[in-house]
Amino acid sequence: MSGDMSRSAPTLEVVAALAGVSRATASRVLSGTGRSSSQAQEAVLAAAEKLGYVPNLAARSLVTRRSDAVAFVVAEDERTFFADPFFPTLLQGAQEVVADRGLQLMFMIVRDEPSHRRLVNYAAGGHLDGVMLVSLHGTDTMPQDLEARGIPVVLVGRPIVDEPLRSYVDADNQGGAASATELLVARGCRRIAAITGPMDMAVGQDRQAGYRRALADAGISYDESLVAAGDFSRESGERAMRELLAAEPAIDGLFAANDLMALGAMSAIGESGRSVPGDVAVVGFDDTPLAAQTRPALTTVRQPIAELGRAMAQCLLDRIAGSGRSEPVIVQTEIVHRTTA
Amino acid sequence: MSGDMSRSAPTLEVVAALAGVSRATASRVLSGTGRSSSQAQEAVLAAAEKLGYVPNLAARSLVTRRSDAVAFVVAEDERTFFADPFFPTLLQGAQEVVADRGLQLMFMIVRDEPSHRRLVNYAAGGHLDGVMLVSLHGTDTMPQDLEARGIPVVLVGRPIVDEPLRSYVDADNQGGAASATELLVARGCRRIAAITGPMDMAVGQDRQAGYRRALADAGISYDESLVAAGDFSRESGERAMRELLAAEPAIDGLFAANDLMALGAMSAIGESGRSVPGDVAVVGFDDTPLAAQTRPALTTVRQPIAELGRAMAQCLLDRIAGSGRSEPVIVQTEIVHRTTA
DNA sequence: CTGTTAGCGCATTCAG
DNA sequence: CTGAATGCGCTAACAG
Repeated sequence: MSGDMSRSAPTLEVVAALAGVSRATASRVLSGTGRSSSQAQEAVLAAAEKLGYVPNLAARSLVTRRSDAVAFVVAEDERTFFADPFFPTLLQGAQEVVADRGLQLMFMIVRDEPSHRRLVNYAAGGHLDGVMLVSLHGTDTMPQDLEARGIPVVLVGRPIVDEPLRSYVDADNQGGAASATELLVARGCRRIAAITGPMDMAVGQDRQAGYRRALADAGISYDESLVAAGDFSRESGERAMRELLAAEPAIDGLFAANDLMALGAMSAIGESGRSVPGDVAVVGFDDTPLAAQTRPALTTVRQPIAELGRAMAQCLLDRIAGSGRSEPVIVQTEIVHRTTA
Repeated sequence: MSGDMSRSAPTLEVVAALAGVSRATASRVLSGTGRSSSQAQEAVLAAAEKLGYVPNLAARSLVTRRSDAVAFVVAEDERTFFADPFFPTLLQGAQEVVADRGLQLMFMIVRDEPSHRRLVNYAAGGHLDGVMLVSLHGTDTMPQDLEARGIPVVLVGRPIVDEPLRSYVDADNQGGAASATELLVARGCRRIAAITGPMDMAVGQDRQAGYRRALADAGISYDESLVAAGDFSRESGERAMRELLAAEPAIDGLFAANDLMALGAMSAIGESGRSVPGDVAVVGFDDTPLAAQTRPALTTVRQPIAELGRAMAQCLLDRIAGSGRSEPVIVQTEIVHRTTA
């Protein structure tokens, strides 16, 4: 039967009293700022330990004007977020460097307008020193709203509106997509289809651009009936492939803009009685864990997702520390050869 | 080229000045507390809008001694969390009611000792009014640590150490598992295997207990060689089934303690050349979306996951509001008949 | 209905 | 090296 502590969180005041020093000294000892005699140090530490003292972060935040917390924000509905292993890996990378600096990382999903506003207010209210923004669609103004209030924002994925001032990290999407398509060409494919990502995001546009570029380089003319739009979900890949196959039965290669859609497409290909890679060679994008697990194993374009997360966090912390605006960070991709192409 | 706002977030003071009223009045208008003349109201609102005023939450928190934020904490590593659709659905349910009350929900994953301590300090530091704790293993003392500091905690899943005071919500795991096993018996299975969840969690113990009870009720003796331990991951289900089949080839029914393991087990069954449900009937637990999507579709025990999340949040908010300690909430389960059994 | 007053708990000057 | 004093921005009494 523990007593009700809710009315009596020990303050710095009482710690100092018990240690026989002033608040100021106690504060210095506990935050490691300034210097203090080992005598005072021991006394304060002992008192804090004994009382189970925990600093009141709101009070500290009020005076330091920092919160020591940053957010990892996903502008996507839960379903999408949890269905794609891309996100957790990114989160993990970011978490690593943030925790390393002793900051709190808070994770939030903002999908609708109300939650969008809540986030901005929350951050502007002083609870967030910075924001990492993932999966931004179209012309969402969240970054601007945040930056306008002095909150540094780092995006993962090139923002679709070109503003030189915006910080972001990204993979070489166009280069990766081009490599994937070249591989298909090298394998002898002639009717190479593509399932694109959401075209309201740079990642969708860039990967399609890579596909077109590689086709052009190979002297294959671009055929619109070989391109279908997806939204990065498995289901969209399956649906798109079904349509593609119906419209153009001679398809012998496929570039899917991410692994999840590639898997969906492979289901559709199988259903149609075709084999992979015998009848249709397939290349995905991301190299999520799923790619290696599926049968047949998926040939795909690897992007170093965790590194992307680390870079994003690093970039944000730098900006919070005030080291000016950082240049975009672009990480390279590489083909991972497995069995689907 | 927007000006640098970072040094000048407008305070209540300047809003009040611009509106020609006192801080107190401005505060009342903006927080909707107390009454104020429509005249003052208009003036304050206009001023706030014009200045882009956002309250400093740290300052408010310091005086109200509340943070208006609660956490959804998962004591599990990222991989596990993101692999199981159970969690996002739960989160969604919780998010609904939390957002409805205008509170912030922060999501955190605490897997190791450091992050564990960080969370407790963060909460004790006044940044959290309450905590929802998911997937608590063994004798983790996080709930006690938190409650000892006056932070209300609600668990999902019965805590494994029996303390009458702890608040939790849970499904009728034993009843559900018993129903599943009964179904297998009714289908004519005689050698019914079980793949359990982690036995350091009540959910693991309870579902196994349900299995044993149903077996006993049917007059079938419990055979240890028909039971293998899993950890709720797909891989563990696959591995367990392989071992089970090797040790006891005559198995004709399987109860898996969750859907993910059931799917893994079905892979192993397929690999062994057996068919589902022809040779081995299978029943899972949860009814996550995966259950309906897989081929053959999985017969399983449905628990209303989103409802569980809502109940959990509701329970927490009640406790924060001080309406005493709430009774455990137990939601009922039901069999969903598909094709695997 | 409104203004005045008084802290919330802490980090940080500035003297000593 | 240490203590006393100050104020961060806000809400909650309390008077008017």
